[in-house]
Amino acid sequence: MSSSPRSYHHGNLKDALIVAAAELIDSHGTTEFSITDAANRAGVSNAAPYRHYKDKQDLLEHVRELAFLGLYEALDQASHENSERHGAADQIIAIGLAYLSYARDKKRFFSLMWEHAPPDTDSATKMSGFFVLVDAVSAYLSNNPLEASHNPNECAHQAARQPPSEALSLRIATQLWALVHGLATLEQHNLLTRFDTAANADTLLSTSCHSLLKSLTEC
Amino acid sequence: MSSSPRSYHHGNLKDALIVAAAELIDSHGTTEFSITDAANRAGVSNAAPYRHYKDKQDLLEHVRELAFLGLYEALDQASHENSERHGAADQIIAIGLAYLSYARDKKRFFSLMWEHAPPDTDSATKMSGFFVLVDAVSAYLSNNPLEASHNPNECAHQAARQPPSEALSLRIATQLWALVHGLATLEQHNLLTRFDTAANADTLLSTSCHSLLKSLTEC
DNA sequence: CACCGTATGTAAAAGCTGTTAACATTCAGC
DNA sequence: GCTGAATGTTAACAGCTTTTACATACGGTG
Repeated sequence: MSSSPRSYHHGNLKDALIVAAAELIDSHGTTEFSITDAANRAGVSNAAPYRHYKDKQDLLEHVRELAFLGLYEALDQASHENSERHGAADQIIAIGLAYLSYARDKKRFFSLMWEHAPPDTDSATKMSGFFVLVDAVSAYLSNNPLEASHNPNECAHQAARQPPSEALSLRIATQLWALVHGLATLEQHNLLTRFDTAANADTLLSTSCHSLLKSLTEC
Repeated sequence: MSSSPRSYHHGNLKDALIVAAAELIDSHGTTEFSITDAANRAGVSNAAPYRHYKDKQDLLEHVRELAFLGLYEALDQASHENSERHGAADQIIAIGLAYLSYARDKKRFFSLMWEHAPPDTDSATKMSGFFVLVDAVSAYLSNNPLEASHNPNECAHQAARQPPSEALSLRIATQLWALVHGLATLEQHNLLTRFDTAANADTLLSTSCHSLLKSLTEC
C-alpha cells in the first residue's frame, strides 16, 4: 500500500495507521496489538501516532468504525443479491447469514466492535448496517400486511391506533438484530454445538427468523 | 474480607486474588485492570500471583468463571421465584429479565465474559446458566404440547419422527438465549433507544419471547 | 523568493506493566 | 527436628503508553 518511505513527512499517516492497526488486529487480535507495532508497520516512529490520535483508545475507535463499515458493506451486498426475486423473508435471512459470515471471517474485528461499550459516541456508521435490515423488514411488511388481530398482545394496540409502519419495522429489525447478534456471539464461543452438533448458527437463524416474522405479522 | 496481613504466607491467596481482581474489574473495567493492583489489594507483592496463575489471562479466566457463576445464580433465583404459580412462559421471561438485569448491574463482568473467545476451554460453569433456561423451556413444552402441524417447516419433520423433547428444549432455549444476549449487548451499547425511546430491552424481550414460543410450539 | 507559523515527524525519557530469576520463609510429613 | 515443597519477596528486564523537547517540511503572505 505505502510504497515510498523516503520523505520526512508520511503524507497520509492518519489513514495508514488505521490500515496498519486493522491488519495487525485482524491477524493477531486486539490484546496483542500495540501502537508501537502499528507505527513501525506504517514506517514511522512510535510517537508519531500521537500527532493524529489522542491515545490508543482513540485509534482503536477509528478501527472500530472501519469494522462497522465493513459489516455494513457485507450486509448491503447480501441485501442487493437477494432482493425482490426471492421472497422478502429470504432477503432478511440472507442479511442475517451475511452477519454471521462476517462474524466468522472477521472474528477479531467482530470482537473489537463490541468491546468496552463506548460512553456516548453514536456514530452513524455503527447504525448503517442496521438500516439495511430495517429496509428489508419494511419491504417484508409491505408484502405481508398485518392481519386483523385476535391476539391480546400488544399487536391489538398497534392495530387499534394504526401504527406508522416505520416504527414497527424498527422494532422488528431490532429484535432480529438482537437474535442474529446473539447467535454470532454464541457461535464464536463454541456454545452452540456443545450438545447438538447439527445445530449451527445458520439453521438456527433461519428457523428463528421465520418464527419471529410469522408471529409478529400474523398476530 | 482479609483481616490479618501479618503472616508471611497469605493462607488463601489464590481465592483472594480472584476476589481482588473481580472488585477491581467491577469498578474500573478490564482494560484498567493490572495484576499489580490485584496483588497490592490482596496485600502481597506483584510477583506473588505467578505462584498461583500462569499469567494474567489465566487469572482473568478464573474471574470469568466467577462471573458466569454469578449469572447462573441470578438466573436460578429468578427461575425459582417465578416457578409454577405463574405460567411457564412467564418463568422463561423472568429468566430473560434476570439476564438483562445482570448485564446492566454487572456490566463490566458481562463484558469480560464475552471478551476474547477462548480457544477450547469448555467449563461447565459457563453452561450452567443456560440449563436454567433449558429447564424452564422443558416445563413450558410439557404444559404446551406441540399441536399437529400443517406447516411445511421443519416442525413437520420433528412431529413426524417424534423428536425427543429434550432436543427441542435445547434448540428453543438456544434461540432464546441468543435473543436475550443480543438484547443485552445492544442495550449496553445504547443501540436500542436511539430511535424509539420507549423500546427498552425488557419490553422487547417480553414480546419477542412470546412470539418465538408461540410460533415454535404452534407450528 | 524569503519569511514564518503550523503541521508533522524524531529522539529521549518517565512511568507503568507483565514476567522471570534468584533468594527467603513457612508448612507438612517423615 | 530435618528436609523438600509450597509460597512469598526483591530485583531486574523487556516492552508498552505517553509526554517533552527538538527537527523538518509545508503553505501562505509580504
